Amino acid sequence: MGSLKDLHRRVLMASRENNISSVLFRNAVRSKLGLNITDSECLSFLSINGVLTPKEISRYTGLTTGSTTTMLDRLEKAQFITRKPNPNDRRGTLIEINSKWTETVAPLVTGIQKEQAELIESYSEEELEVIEDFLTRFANNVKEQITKIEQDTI
Amino acid sequence: MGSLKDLHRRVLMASRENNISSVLFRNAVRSKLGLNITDSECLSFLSINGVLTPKEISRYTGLTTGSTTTMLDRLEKAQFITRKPNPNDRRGTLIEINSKWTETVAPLVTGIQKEQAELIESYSEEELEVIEDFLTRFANNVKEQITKIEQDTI
DNA sequence: CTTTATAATCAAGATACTTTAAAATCGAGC
DNA sequence: GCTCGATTTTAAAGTATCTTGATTATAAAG
Repeated sequence: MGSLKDLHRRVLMASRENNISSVLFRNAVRSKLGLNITDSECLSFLSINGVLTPKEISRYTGLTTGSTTTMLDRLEKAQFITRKPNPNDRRGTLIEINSKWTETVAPLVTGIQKEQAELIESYSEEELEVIEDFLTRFANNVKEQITKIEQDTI
Repeated sequence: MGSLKDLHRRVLMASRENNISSVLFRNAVRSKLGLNITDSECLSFLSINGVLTPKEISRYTGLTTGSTTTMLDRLEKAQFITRKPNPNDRRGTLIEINSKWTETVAPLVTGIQKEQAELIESYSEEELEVIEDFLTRFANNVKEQITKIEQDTI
């Protein structure tokens, strides 16, 4: 019951629950706004990163580059994003998120932003260092595994 | 730079990076297996929960109940899932994941499972309690906000 | 300079999704 | 125990989105 193995299991479960709840949250927002799944996934990815290349977006959304172009056409037409030339690569484009998106989701996300800020403030500096260390390492492990999967000809 | 505010920001960023990397990981797996996005999202959700109702699946995937039925038809035909009658509600169905799925993804996920186990083992019991507490509260906050968004007539 | 690889786009065809409506069952109130 | 509104699942038709494959432009490598 209260064994160390059990604690290990609970940490893993809690991490998975976090991922699940983040998916459910994005769907709840999406549903309210009446957007389709991939469009809203793209926008929430952009809202975290600000600027991305179409290539990075297609990797995140899981779309082919062709579908990504079509999707970006839709989002550009709806004025949620702007295409800018990529100064580092004249083949490429940079996708910028517009303030229209921030304004659109604001009423749906201010609540959670406040809650998260309060939760974080309730921990000591030492605890937060541990938490940040864990989260960062966890994410880095996942990223390493991604490159392995993508490179390996499994 | 090393201020408390900055630490707060880093924790939040690390949490977001975790969500992003989990999406990228599922896409990398999906890509290797040649599955479509929603089918694989459904399967990975099921692989965590084991048994779910179609309603719960439609909520997670963001699909309408109609699309969910069609998707479950595909997955049943491919023998990844089994439909069973719901003993608690004779209107309903329960969706069970089959071992075929576990066997299919095994070569792609054993690596990360090992890495994650090792990472968790590298922390002390006290640290893990803090981490689990944070992850659980974080996920619960998100879930509360989801019900608010779904209920509110925003 | 030539070759090979990468980025983004476009068009045609295939696939998956939404909408709408119907059937089956459940739960509440009488 | 029955009736009625609500919930879950399914089905069919129409629409939207995705994939494939070809094209253009640029970058990187030999």
